[in-house]
Amino acid sequence: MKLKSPVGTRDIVAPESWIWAKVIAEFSRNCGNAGYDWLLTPIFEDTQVFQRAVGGSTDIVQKEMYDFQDKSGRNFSLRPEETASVVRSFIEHRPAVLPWKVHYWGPMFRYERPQAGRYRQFYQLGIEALGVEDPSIDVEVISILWDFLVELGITSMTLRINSLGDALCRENYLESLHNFLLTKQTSLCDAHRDRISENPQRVLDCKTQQCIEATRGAPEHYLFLCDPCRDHFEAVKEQLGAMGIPFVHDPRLVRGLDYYTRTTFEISSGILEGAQNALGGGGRYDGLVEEMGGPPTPAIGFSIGLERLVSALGFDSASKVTLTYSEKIPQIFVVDLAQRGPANLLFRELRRNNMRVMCEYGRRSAKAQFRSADRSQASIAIIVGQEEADRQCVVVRPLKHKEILLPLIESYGKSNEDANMQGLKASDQIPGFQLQSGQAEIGIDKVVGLLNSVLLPALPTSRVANSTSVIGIGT
RNA sequence: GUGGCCGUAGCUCAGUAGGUUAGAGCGCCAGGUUGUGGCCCUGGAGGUCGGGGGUUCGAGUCCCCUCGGUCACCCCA
Repeated sequence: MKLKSPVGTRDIVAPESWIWAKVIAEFSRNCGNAGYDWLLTPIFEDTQVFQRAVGGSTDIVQKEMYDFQDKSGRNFSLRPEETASVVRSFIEHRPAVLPWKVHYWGPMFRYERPQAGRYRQFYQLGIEALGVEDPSIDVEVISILWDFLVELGITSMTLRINSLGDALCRENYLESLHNFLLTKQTSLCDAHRDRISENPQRVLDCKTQQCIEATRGAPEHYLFLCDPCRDHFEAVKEQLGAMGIPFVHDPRLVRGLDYYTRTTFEISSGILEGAQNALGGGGRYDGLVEEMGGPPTPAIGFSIGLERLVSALGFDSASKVTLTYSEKIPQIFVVDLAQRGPANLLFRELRRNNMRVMCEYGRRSAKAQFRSADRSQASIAIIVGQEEADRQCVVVRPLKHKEILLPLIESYGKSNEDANMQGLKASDQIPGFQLQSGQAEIGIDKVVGLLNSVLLPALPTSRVANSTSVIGIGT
């Protein structure tokens, strides 16, 4: 039997993996700037954590959790989302200073049939802010999400927001909605006809023509909001507007987790192909901390689907801030025509000096090594030949930019420090140096100096990716 | 959990109405040419035709089952 990754999982391989690394680093930097510390929680938790937080009536808990027993017989689950873990962590640590603001990224697990934009192991980036009721935190959280996506260059975005009210006014609304749906029951689609008691709001989210028709006159949630909830929602909308963040109030935005209260929001992008086009979403969960055994604590957060985000970046050739995976492309390729020893030392010396180096292994022909060098897109080849090695020299040869002039060994060796201090560039005339193009032989101890002072600065800092799935030149 | 489409070399695919040792392009490896690499030329390696069963003298090609991929429903990131 062939071994394969499990259904709904996949390997993230280069160059895409480099894009992931960039996105995650950028996200972390953004969050750190806004005071959201990085939090790591276990990838599995006591099953209770999710049952209590996410809610027993949700699909996630009912049929999508990866549950297992460890050898002691305790019941655990792979996390289907992160908020529950963050709240558990908050209660466990009881931070003395509020708000407690954290960000995270990592894999989540849901047992669903995979499709475009949906996996069984998928990755989320997210933030949570606990301990603030003021609407300004809602706006902060939403704006961090919005700005991050804008910064990456995602376009065609729609931000939808809604308010679900608090425990009390929500109940009033649900009762009214439920009564309304009972009168329309026969007109609903098959899937919802018998389910209106479980979670009436879901019917509003249904995309079938039947349900859309039938719910046309449904009671508006907004009209049932109590005064504090309405004031809160109004404040959020006003502040978002003042910040120039475009949004639409979507009364039908119902998110799938039980814990949401008041503000909920979701950002989708028309760039994403397929049915799963939500890039990220979130909302308030003011009652959750208390429900899980902690002190009454208002809270809000969001999560972003990483594979959908990366996918959107790939589709969007108009990305403003583009990414590069030049991390993968070596600057230097060491061609070893000698006996490995000098090449090993040179390779180590270069990587220790923060240069990206590659080489071939085994005694391969010069032709094969140069072919590899070419394929690697390295800019410079450093050739370690036996004769040169005996004289403590190597040959430096630009592969891509042959117009770059190289100092000859004698003149370069004479005033290495001068060259460094002058910050020589290829285009500069370098008084006192004899130059040649093509290639040059220099002392092995001067390679790093030559690369730093002349060659690397003269080269482009990054390259255009040659893959159609990923884009861009670094900024 | 339900449904549609698909499953031949590393990748993209051809494979005639079922018939001798299953092909191409790209990639890979070696050699030639070359400014020690990129172009070109020559040669080479590489496939249990997803797996199992059945029909047949004979199946990659037909039938059944199964596994996997993909898209959609449900739901969500």
